[in-house]
Amino acid sequence: MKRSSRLSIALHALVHLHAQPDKQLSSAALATCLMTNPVVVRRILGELREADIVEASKGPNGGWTLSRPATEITLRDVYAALGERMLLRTESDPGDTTCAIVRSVDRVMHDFLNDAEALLAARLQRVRLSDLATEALHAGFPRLD
Amino acid sequence: MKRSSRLSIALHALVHLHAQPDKQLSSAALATCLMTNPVVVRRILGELREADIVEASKGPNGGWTLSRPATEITLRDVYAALGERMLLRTESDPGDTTCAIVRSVDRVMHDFLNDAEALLAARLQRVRLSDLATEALHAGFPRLD
DNA sequence: GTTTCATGGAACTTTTATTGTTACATATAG
DNA sequence: CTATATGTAACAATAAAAGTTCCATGAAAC
Repeated sequence: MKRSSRLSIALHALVHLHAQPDKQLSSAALATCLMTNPVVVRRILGELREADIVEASKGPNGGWTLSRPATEITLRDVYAALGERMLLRTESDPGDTTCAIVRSVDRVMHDFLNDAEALLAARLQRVRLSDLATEALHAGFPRLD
Repeated sequence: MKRSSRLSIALHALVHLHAQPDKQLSSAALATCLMTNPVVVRRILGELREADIVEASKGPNGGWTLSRPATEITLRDVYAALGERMLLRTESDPGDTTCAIVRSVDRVMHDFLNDAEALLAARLQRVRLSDLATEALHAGFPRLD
């Protein structure tokens, strides 16, 4: 494993798509840039497609494009589309029924995490893909051919 | 793996210690209740010991006790003592220098996560071990012999 | 229509992190 | 001295995530 995560791969790919709105970037091209495998790219972007964030077209010169303007894509959208949790869950063994404390600890932690999750989602919603792209472009990024 | 986590094991153990302040509970006794291994208990409580949350004594009738009142132990203390992250990190391969976008994405995410981490810590600080124990005891928990 | 190049998706392997286990040294009460 | 506890290191097992291979399918170019 390269210590990447699906979210960072997704965001990286989306910035590339936004930077080259006229092109359809193939999974293979993206994979080269993201230093990963084309199938991994397809898996991740496939989930974003179901959330109407990207579109794919087959055949020669086919590939991926954004299906909405980058100003209308928030990090929360991407996060939700991936079905990921940013918070580590701390649940116990479901088969652990010996001790009632377990359930209490789990419940308190569960409530806390739900709260926290909502908090994070609200913050993620404030960041748009276009913001991220501006950041990236400002730092001077190398165009893809 | 049983899908437990160090934090939930730690909290579970601490509630037990709080519930029986007169006893020194051994790693083996706790392990039975937590459905895990004595060495795992020692590893986790060992980290809490370094943060002055628990104390251990050796020899017959030795074991673990809280080193402070449960009202003075917050979940943040426990969380910090374990050196855990509640947030999933989304960093990329450190060797990935091909594309400058990676660094930008990483930086934005890193800033965001630091913010979020502080937010969570503040919330964790508001929950005391005694609160958790009250919850657990209210649900009716089985005493250990 | 056929060729080419792309996605779609299943099945499998590899890698990484975490947890569990064994073994043994050390300390302490009785 | 002995029994019982922690402390720690080294190793094994397990589960999650990512990477890989393979082939079916669809769409564009010729």
